[in-house]
Amino acid sequence: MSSGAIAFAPNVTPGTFNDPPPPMADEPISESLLFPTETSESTVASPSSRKPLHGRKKPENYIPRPPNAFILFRSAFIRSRHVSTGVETNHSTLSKIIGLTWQNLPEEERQVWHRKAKQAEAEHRIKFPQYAFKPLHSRKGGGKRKVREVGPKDQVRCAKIAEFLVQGLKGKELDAAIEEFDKSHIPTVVTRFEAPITEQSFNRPVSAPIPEGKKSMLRKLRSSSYISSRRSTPVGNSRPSPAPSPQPLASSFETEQENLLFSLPYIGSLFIRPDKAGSYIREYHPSQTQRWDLHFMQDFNSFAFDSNMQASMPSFAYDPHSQPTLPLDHTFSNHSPQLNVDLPQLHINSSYVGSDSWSPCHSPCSPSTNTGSMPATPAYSGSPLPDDGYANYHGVEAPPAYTLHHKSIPSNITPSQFSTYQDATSGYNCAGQYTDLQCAYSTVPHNSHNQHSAPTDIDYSSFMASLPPYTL
DNA sequence: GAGAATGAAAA
DNA sequence: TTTTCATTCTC
Repeated sequence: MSSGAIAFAPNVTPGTFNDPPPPMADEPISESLLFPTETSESTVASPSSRKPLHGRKKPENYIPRPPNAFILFRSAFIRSRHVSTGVETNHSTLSKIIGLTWQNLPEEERQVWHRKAKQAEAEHRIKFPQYAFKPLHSRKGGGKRKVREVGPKDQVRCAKIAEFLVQGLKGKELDAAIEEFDKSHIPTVVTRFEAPITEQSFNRPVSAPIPEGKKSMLRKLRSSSYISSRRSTPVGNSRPSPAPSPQPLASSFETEQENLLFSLPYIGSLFIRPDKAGSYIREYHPSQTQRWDLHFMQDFNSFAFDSNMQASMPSFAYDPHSQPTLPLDHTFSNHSPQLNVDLPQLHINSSYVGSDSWSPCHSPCSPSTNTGSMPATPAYSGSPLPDDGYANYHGVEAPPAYTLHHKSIPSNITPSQFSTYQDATSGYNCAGQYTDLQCAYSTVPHNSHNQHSAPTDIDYSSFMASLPPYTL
């Protein structure tokens, strides 16, 4: 499809091509409010209208597939130049931004594009009734599978751009907002981490003195690094270049806070917290009361909480526990006390578990690291657990499209029980599975069509098998 | 040609 | 379940 001129297929005229096809005649396509298409353009490319793409050899009368909703959205987005070249020019990065924008788009807005896609499909059927999608499943080179390795291209910045876009900022306004953001934004760096932090070493109130053991661990964490034996190259690839050699952790640990790793003003914080299974990371968003956006989640794919840990993380910017210096709204302050409590006996892994089961690991992982016996878990105290967030265990990743909502686990949930409850704050159904060693729970995605869908079971054994070794 | 995104459809 | 291919354009 041409990015500028509008071309019409021989059997489609400018006066008729945009009419809904007969079956949909009663359902005119409403226009996206956030990202309206500025020009009418057929969504169905024809052999004659297609721009000869660079380097792509296709037969003269090749019939392309009808575009799906996202592809239509992306095309319109690019055409409209919502993101100026001053903000981003790289189309891979733009795809990330548009993908994040798409995920954050209100459901009704997304439905607009799904309807457009349906219309495009109908047009396509009329135009090419003989067409059938015939993918070539035997690629040259032995059909080497393309692994979707998510290299963080400054995920935070992409997420911020997407956030601004969904807020309605585009063009010059977006330019200004991003320019302002870039002033304070510290781009992603690659930092290597120490082995998992154990619960024992961290399980104390923030106000309590730091035990010598923990001090030494913090010192160790600050000064040491791990070199992955599994990955030959650093995970990150954004500005600046990935660290070629071990680096000390960012200065956040200088604060000796027990679990803060990094935080960014107005963006959020990343915490590493001990768990019976090792450690987990959660992201904290000061600007949103109940939403726990997954802006970092794709970066988290590169996490591996075992002895071969590597990560790409935003750099430290401030310490949210130091109240006087907090450049934050009350939302964050309201949450802070929750962090200043003893870590619970039994921690919650709040990974979104997907609609079927725990997702398998995309990136290299070592399920064999957990073959030893697991330690016994202390009895569940029964008190509400203090915090929220989500985990991304090694081998268990949460889909970036979803958001967790709950504040705490209700106290009426007992171990070894699969329970459901409705979160009082969000109203969404939540599900939990509790066992003698671990607990995990999920919520239905906030953008789910069916907010009351039945929670699904968790593949406990594969989840456990994916965890790093537990050491105390 | 790869890479980025999501989603429909075939294998 | 896995793979391809729809769009776009830079590297």
